[in-house]
Amino acid sequence: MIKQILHDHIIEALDKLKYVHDKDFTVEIPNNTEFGDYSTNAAMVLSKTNKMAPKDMATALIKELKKNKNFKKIEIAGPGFINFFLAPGFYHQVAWDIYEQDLEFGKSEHGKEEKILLEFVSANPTGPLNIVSARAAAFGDTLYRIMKYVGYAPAREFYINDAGNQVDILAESLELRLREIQGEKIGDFPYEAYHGEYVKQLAQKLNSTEGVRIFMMTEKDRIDHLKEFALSELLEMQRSSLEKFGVVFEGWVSEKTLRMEGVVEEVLSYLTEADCTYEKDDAIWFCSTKYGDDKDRVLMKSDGSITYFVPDLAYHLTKIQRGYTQLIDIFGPDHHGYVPRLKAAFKALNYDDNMLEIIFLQQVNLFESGERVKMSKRAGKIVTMDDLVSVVGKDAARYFFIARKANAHLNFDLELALKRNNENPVYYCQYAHARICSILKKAKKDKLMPKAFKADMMTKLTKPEELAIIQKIADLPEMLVAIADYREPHRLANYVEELAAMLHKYYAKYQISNPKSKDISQARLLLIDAVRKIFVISFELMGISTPEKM
RNA sequence: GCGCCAGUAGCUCAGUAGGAUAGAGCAGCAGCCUUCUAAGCUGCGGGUCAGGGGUUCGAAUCCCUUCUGGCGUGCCA
Repeated sequence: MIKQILHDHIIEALDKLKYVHDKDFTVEIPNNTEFGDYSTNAAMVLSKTNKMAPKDMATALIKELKKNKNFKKIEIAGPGFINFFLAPGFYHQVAWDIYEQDLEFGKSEHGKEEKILLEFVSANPTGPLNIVSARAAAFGDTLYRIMKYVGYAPAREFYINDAGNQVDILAESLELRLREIQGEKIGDFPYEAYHGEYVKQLAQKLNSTEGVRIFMMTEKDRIDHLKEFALSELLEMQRSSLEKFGVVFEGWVSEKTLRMEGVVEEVLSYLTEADCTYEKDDAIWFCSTKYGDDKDRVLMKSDGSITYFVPDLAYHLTKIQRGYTQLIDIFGPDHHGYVPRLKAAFKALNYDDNMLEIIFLQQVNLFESGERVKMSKRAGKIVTMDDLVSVVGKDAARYFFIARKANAHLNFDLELALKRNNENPVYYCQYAHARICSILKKAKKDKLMPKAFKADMMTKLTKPEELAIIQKIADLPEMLVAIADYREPHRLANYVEELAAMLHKYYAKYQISNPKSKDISQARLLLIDAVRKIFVISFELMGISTPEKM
């Protein structure tokens, strides 16, 4: 919030001096405290258009800005930076503001209720969710929460691929396991089939309820029945895993349903009308190369069935029809070859392909005792999302997934996630919050807590650490906006870690609650209570709990 | 071959969208609990930001190029 206030002050001064400000300048917290509490590059950025030397412009700006009593000192430095040193009174006022805004602090209308659709996880309903899905879930959900907090109107959706080839294979795998249970010799289990234990368990369940009746159906009915059974079981499994992880979707969109609604034919006809389909080798192709793709793509295979692309495109078009103006897809690392054809289709159908935004999450490697845990979905050797959550807990899992930026590989150290000391950032941060709660509780017992905090109690906060903490918490609103706009939730995890470090250090250096000096204690209690609120807000945005005692 | 992503301290990673002397945690070493939670804190060492060019007041950040690693390059999804 301070950055915004300073930015406003600078704009005011620029207007008063009749300087043009056509370019964006920044207000930053310099990494070296000698350069002030905040600094701006305004004079350097705007000097050219105003035909002035940066230093002259800075000097004039400073003269104007000095009229404001929020500043203790303003300096010109280097090639034209303006460095601000803030008056303690200004910090106190800001801190009081934050305190009063309570758990609403940082909320804004920045997003102007823009409808944004976040599609993530969208795993095949052919097995339990794996850890890449878990990463996607943590990332997408956190982004959703933050976007909503800063005024966007986002929605979370899960696209169910319940109509393709993979589902056929799933049904076949299930049938084989069922025959096996009923005593048939099935020989080698096919390579392509799903080898996971869960298929056997599904077969057991089906066998116990329906047994041999399955094989009295016609083949078509049997396959359909097996598909339906497996899909509903596995979808429920996935839904429940996600819920346990704190992730709830506004929408679950079924490919099968879309197909039944005829959208596939619609899309084919749109593309044909737009004159970008042709027939070759008994298949129907989309000439995506006209719109930037590497090669043309098949829409309808020579056997008359449709490729994955067509209903998926149809699904994306329904998002637009439902009024979303920005479509964010969060994909796994193995899908980037898919994007050009989607974008090409948008262009071919005269939609702005910038509406479609793809975020790629890189792969997750699990490490145990320094060894990489190898996984193979086909062979059924996977560590599932449920496994992970039950071992390390929801909090640690979500934190570890959020704390890395999307397009970097993530090494997940299982032992580290389980550690209960300062090596483990989750505990480090949660402990900072618990520590505050504990101090507040103790203060109440010692009768040091005032009935109600008042703004003028702040004036006792004079230590540099105290002002630095205020500076840090005041930064939350701008940071959340940046996180939403740049789609980078990992920055919230970093922020919380930094704030936790400041709190722990402050605690170690100063006695916060001290019966010998009531005034200072109250000021400090007020400050840490404000910090506590920041932790509550931040953790809630990450979907991580805030224990009051640890 | 082509495309996408990555390469920052011994390890895991940040680096506020071009800013000032590149930061944290871990690991290593040395310290701190009759006092609000030691799940914490303090100090010390550690760098050719993969290499090389360029753009400008200024580059880890932008452009070109080389190298290394991951992934993709199906009428799979």
